[in-house]
Amino acid sequence: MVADIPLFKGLAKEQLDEVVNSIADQTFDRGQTVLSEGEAAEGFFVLVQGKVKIFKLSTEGKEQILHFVGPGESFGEVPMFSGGRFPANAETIEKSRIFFFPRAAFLDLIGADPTLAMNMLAELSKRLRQMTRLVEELSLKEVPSRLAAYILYLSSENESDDVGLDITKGQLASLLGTIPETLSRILGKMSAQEVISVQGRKLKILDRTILEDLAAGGKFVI
Amino acid sequence: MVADIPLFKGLAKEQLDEVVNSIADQTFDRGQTVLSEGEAAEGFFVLVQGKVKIFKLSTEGKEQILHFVGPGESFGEVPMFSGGRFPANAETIEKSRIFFFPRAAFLDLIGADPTLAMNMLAELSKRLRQMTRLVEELSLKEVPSRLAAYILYLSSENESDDVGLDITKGQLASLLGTIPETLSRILGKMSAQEVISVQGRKLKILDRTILEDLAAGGKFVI
DNA sequence: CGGGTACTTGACAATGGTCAAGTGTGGTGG
DNA sequence: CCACCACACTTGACCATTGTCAAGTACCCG
Repeated sequence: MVADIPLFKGLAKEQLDEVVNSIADQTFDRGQTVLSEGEAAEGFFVLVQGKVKIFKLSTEGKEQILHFVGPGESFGEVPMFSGGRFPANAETIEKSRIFFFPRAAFLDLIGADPTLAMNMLAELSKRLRQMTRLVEELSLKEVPSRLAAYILYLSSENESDDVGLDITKGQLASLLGTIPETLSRILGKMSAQEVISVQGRKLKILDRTILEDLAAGGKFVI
Repeated sequence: MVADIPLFKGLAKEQLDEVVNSIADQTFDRGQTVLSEGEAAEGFFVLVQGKVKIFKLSTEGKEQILHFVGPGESFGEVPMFSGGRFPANAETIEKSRIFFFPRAAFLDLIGADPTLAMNMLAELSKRLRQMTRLVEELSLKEVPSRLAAYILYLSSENESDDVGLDITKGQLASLLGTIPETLSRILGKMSAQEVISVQGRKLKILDRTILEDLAAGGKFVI
């Protein structure tokens, strides 16, 4: 099972054994806090099953989701290499099984095997790319653009014009850097213009051209 | 000189030699493009002297600065480990001397020496932390908050209430995710309320308490 | 001294957030 | 099995923040 985690791909058997011996297996119910911003990090986490959101909170309680973590993905690695404290919060949004990997054992391993270091570099680079895109969208695009980009992303994932949201609309709003009211209004307008159709959490793309134009920053009036 | 670059700190002499043999020394005038978003990466860069901005552009030409690069810092490493293409643009804002490090030689070295891998992990982690803070500010705070946080950061850097901007106000606006007009107005209001004084690019903190409250998301009316 | 760039200021428009009051809807306990 | 409750979502009226457009001033560099 540990061998299926991308981060540990390519590791020699004896090192996989060491990984297995180091980790602690934990189970969380939906809605539980896994780690909190500012907390000293004793290690990092790998999600085996379930779903986790990584997010920031404003002083007034508004939430910005940075990204979601799915099975096989790790989170909370940043303080292993700099700072020592978590830069954001992590909370389960489904019942989840999580492996905890203590700091010292991991740093030993990463010093010993360049494969693990390269895997980690690949993971952090991917994350940096995601964050760059998020900054771009928040700063340079309006909410309809961000929503259009997200719908197109979902559509490309399952290669279909029918896309199902696997998160609540409230969470989608938080991921897009807005609030449920605004998202609801924009979905309503897109629906009225027959760009998409909306049935609960089921969306259908009706006019891909307009979505693509919007995602690129187009000023189509919705 | 190469030994002074944080990324290469702790490397054995023979490996430093290899670094020196691999790099290409380049000089750029102010305002020149070093790399462009989407371009295939043949290697990455280390700034020796001068200053570089890393930024994204919207389709309408608005710019969001992600961060600045100072002497001794590297940039353009992300595609070494994932994707193969640069996620953003880099342009000199001063005459700069830049080392270019080709991909293959670097990957060889990083596989051979865990020190280099750890240095790179530290660098990417630091960057990820920066980006997380940028997302937080863009999404959860208003422009006066971001400006206050930036002024306090500058003040903590040189441990003084007198801070000098080392960039133009236009660039500061782009870094804060706004436009020069808005920045100008907010500086004007802060000045009128005697929170700071503004003389060209020289700022002086007059009321630190209010700045700190603003930076934390406070709703002080300016 | 001249020209371009950086910066400022004003009037206006629009995006999106706030507050308030609904309308479903699914899951749980009686 | 159904009623009810909590929660997700929607809709409306309003307003704050910030961006746009336009014009003008200051300032630095050659």
